[in-house]
Amino acid sequence: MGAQSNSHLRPKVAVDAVVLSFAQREFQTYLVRPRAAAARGKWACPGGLVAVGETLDDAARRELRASGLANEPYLEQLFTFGNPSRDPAAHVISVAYLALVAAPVRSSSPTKKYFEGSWFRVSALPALAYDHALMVRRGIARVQAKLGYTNIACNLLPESFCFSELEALYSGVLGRVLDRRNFRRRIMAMGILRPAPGVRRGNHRPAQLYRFLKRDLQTVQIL
Amino acid sequence: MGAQSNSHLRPKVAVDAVVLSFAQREFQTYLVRPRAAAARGKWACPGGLVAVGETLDDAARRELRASGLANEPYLEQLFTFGNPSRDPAAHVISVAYLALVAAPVRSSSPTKKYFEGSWFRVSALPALAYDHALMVRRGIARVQAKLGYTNIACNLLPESFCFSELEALYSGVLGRVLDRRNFRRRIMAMGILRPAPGVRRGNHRPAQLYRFLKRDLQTVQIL
DNA sequence: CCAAAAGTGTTGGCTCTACACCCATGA
DNA sequence: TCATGGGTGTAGAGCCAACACTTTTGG
Repeated sequence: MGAQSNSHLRPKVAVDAVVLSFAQREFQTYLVRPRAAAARGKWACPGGLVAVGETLDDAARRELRASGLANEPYLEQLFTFGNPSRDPAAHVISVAYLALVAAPVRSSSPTKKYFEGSWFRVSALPALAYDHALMVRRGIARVQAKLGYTNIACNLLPESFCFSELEALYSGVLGRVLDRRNFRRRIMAMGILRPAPGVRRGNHRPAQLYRFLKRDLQTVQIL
Repeated sequence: MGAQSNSHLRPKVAVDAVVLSFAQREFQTYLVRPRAAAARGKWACPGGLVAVGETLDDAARRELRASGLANEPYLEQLFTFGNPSRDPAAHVISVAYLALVAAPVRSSSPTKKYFEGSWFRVSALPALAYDHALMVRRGIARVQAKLGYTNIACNLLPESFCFSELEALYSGVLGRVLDRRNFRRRIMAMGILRPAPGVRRGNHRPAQLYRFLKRDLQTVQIL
């Protein structure tokens, strides 16, 4: 058939997701160990080929479900990697997604597609297949930038959180300590948080919980 | 791996370029009228299918050359559009590029691929094929945002320009008048311009020319 | 009672905005 | 000489960064 005879001359399209969370003062990323030969022995971002008739977002969500990740993440398109040599086996163009989850947990089972999935500190990544190290770096850069001018932080925190948790996120990402009073005043002045019922307890004075007023992405000058 | 064996079931990949310039206090975009049946009778952003072995950037540059555009533009990836219904004829995933040129001029000849190419004010666009109206809007939004925190303006201006031209760009994009003295002081304080030889003449006092110190993209807080 | 984190105000410096007049040229 | 845009300084307001002590709980 004609379509098939020249279709090998066209690049294929995949989606890959850079899955990030923030814990222990650092970004964590979720990686999988594919059974496919091309990436054997290395770790990779969850991903796979796009099917005809499917949107890119749907493909990304489908692949994330198949990767053993627990909860529905926040998703946004990151960048499309099209270097023909990024996969030595074939020309595969990959639409990378950024996926943010509130806490680095993983669902129970490995799948048919992967040997296993696991979280890694981004400062200590294993060997990554393809150009996935590049992808992860770009994903982190995107989040760092967006923390400064959007409410994207709400996708990296549990639904309610205390002020020190929010501050730890910003302080960790910026790599410098923030003045607690100035930070609180600034965030409060923007009116993007509202107090939530309950307190966070510990060996110390209980902390008021808060949640984001709106959880959909909006631009607000934070830093 | 069903998708892999039935290769005719895979989406195709194209690149499209949102070509923007700034003139007469407004963005202008370069559009073409394709000979291809799918877009017959409408205008479109220049673009076409990606070949195996070619990078996305190369594909975009190749398509721009084929579109009758005069000079080498600044290029950056914009967004990848993958909605399966964006092209009723087939599932074509399009990697959109943003292309900026200093002045809206077009090369002489129409090509085999297009009937013609022409510049339009973005406030008065003709009917656009596919989802290209969306693309153009997103391209403009990107430039507007980046004008505020990068030196991207250097790709929308001639190599040397006088202060009022820079100011007209910002003022036009922001949709409000800027205080000339404050604007000049602010830009000068950033040290991203240097005086260029020569002056801009007119029915008035001659204006000192300037050029950007560095023309590669760098982030600087401008607004 | 001790440790550990939560919560809270003020001030000085700096930055930003608002604002008006003279200058150099071409016609 | 007139019209047109080019070029320049200052002062008041508002914002931001720096700074330390008291509170509440668990152990």
